[in-house]
Amino acid sequence: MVKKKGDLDYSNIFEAVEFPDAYKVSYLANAIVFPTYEDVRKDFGLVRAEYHLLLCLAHYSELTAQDVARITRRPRNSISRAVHRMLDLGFLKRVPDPSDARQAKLRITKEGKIMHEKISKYLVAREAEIFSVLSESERRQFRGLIRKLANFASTLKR
Amino acid sequence: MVKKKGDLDYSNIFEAVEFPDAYKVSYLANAIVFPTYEDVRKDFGLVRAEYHLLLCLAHYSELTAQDVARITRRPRNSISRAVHRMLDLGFLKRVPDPSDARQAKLRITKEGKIMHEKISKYLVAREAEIFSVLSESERRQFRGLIRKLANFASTLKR
DNA sequence: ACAATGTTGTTCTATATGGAACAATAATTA
DNA sequence: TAATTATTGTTCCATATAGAACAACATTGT
Repeated sequence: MVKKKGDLDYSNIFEAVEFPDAYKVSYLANAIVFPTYEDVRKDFGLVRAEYHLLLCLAHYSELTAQDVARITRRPRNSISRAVHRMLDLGFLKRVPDPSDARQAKLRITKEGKIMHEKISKYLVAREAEIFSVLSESERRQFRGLIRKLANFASTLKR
Repeated sequence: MVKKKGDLDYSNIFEAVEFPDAYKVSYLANAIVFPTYEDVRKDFGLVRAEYHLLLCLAHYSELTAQDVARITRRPRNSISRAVHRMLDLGFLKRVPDPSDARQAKLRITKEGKIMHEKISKYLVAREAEIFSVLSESERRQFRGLIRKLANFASTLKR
């Protein structure tokens, strides 16, 4: 297709917008993060909260649903729904907590681990792709800065 | 509330996860970007696509719905829906393009501009809050890096 | 000990959202 | 010129998701 006279440089807005840094974080989220959740859904059949359960329980041996909600900052009801599906799928198991009858401890199963590794591998590749535009030293810089931001975000009220 | 023995450091996962940089971008999106859209919806009554229309048309004097979809990477149908509501609300006006009967040119109205300024002010404050954890020089660094990433993301197929 | 408050996990409901298919129009190719 | 292909905006539909309310249980303060 030929470039028409009216064609726009769609990335001008990156600099024109009144909050350029936050806008670009938002843009990255829209352009990369969300489509990635979508890919995971299509390719592995898990929605966001379900994948989050897998992710959390692959790294913490035992968590309650509430723990996962806090770690990922998702609403409890989303996690609750996801727990049931993941139990059905055999990716999690759940045992009531004798010391607190309200809650139950979740653990990942063998099958869950396998699924997590598959998804993880995909996401690692995707990360590499995205960050390939940065040099090694830029990437180190970015890592330090985003760490600060994420740690700060984790302290915010919800 | 007393810290129980079982309490977890919920930010451990930031470093444990296999794709720490991408994970933190995703976390920021979940912790900040998405709640911000939610705030805009609650406080100003506009959903994401509606706000995006305002944002784009505050910075480009004339765009088609398709342009906005591309700039923001949102699906066309979401933008289409949003256009109708924004027309009803009087924030946009639309004139058919005589040179291409398929499309119509959108413009922001006076009222739209006013609304955009209100939302903008809120978002600028929010940006300042979030990035207050970075020093001036860190913020400059971050700006350069996120710019690279966003520009790269804008070249990706959709 | 008891009342008040907080927490966990759940269901119900409303809504934002994206994919698919479509009609109208334009662009491209034979 | 005719036929094929692409693009725009739209409607329809399915689904992910968040909020609110709730019951069961736990914790706190008096």
